[in-house]
Amino acid sequence: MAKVSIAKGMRDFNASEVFKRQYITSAIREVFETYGYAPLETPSMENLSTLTGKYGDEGDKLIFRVLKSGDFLKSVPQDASRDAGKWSALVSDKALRYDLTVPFARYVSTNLNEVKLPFKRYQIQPVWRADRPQKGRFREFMQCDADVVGSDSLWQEVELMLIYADVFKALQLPVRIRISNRNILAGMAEFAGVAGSFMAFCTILDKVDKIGIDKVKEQWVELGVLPERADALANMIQLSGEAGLEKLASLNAQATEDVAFVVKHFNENNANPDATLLFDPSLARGLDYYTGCVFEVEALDVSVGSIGGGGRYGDLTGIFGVKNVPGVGISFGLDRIYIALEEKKLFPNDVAPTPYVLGVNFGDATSARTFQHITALRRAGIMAEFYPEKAKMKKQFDYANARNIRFVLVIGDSEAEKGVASIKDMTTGTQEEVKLEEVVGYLLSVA
RNA sequence: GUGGUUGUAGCUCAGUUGGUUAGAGCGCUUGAUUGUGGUUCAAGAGGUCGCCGGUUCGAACCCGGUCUUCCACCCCA
Repeated sequence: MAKVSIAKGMRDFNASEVFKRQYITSAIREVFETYGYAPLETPSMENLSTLTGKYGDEGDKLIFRVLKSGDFLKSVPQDASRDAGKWSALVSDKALRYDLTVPFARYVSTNLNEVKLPFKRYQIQPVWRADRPQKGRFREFMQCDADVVGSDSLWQEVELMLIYADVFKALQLPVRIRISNRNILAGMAEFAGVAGSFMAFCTILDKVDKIGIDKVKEQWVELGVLPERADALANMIQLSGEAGLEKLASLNAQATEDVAFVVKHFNENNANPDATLLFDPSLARGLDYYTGCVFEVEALDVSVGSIGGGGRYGDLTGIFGVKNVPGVGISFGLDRIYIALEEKKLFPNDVAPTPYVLGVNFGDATSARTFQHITALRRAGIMAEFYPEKAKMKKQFDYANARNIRFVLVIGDSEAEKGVASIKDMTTGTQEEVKLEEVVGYLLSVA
């Protein structure tokens, strides 16, 4: 056993895994581009100060900080206390990106003169979190984001929901999208008498699926929710759909109308019967910066957690000194979609391209001639490979079989004398003799 | 960050209350078939039992530490 190992929570991807991942990202990229989003790439590292304070206290702890180079302890006093949080800013000034939204906000803030608003960008890059790994949770994982800034229009929300539906239609993965609005939750917190502890109120609410409504009520009361209103709140969060929106309109009429608008126009345009968009007031979402609609996507019948999420942030660039640039965005979690497709066996068989023809190598006398035919096949767009060593026929056929290569091209002395090539179809076991000058045409015709 | 779990051949896993040369299936190599794969048969290669230390006459097995995996919290994609 080797002494080296891979870093915790990090992964290698072999050929088959890469092809499957590309299958997913291609589907996402294609839909993003069809909807008019343009690509953006940002660096792996940002200034630490760009990232801290954007994801809440918990989020800050999960940011991978990068040590300063050189004598990074220089600025820490000899008798410093061992409080890492206190000194980390002195030894670290940059960090790996934690998501794609904040780097995007940084980009918009620093390039405001160059971007034309509304600005629609997509970004498919890895992000890093110093989390403890589990199934579907990695320290390095790929996010696929589409965001638009500079528009308050709810049509953007409608469009993003349709992107979800279209992507999961392409991948044939049945999903449920849940939608809510932060202001509905704010209304609930106000009704509960804990408007001052809004975030904590949401965090508790978010756990309803896991711990049940009774525990949620208990924790709410501990937080300071008026006990006589806990039951009413419990009833509220169990409402859903159109009827739920009507009943909750008193909390925040604008917010419920907004959600209704998005659902209505989504349904008018949606072409994927296996993607449903449903209002669910129990949807909270953890991130601090959402201000309007929030969404979350789950794959049906797969226990992998959410495979996507997003929401509207009224003023993300505000923290970078650029006011009044509202935005809304969604994210796809590539790694979790991968797990879902794998579990449901939804990857097509042909995601990994395999060579179509293998040229048998008989040694110097005939290999040059066979190689020329392989070259001709490649120029004609046929994936072909030449067995590099002079090896036994058995071994070469075995290789073709193991690699799922369909045709084996044999040009030995007996073929050469007749001016033909033997072409064997490995799927049927049949073999035909084809004139040398017709090899390319023959293989094109059966492709 | 808290609590637990896992690690034995390339892969999936056995391995008795600690006992001498650590096993199976699949895969791999070679041959039966010196110009033909998938089936069959035969033979063969391959392991410091995650790593470090301790207990013991003796450790894959017991104890401690460490790394990794997975799980529950926390949080999230």
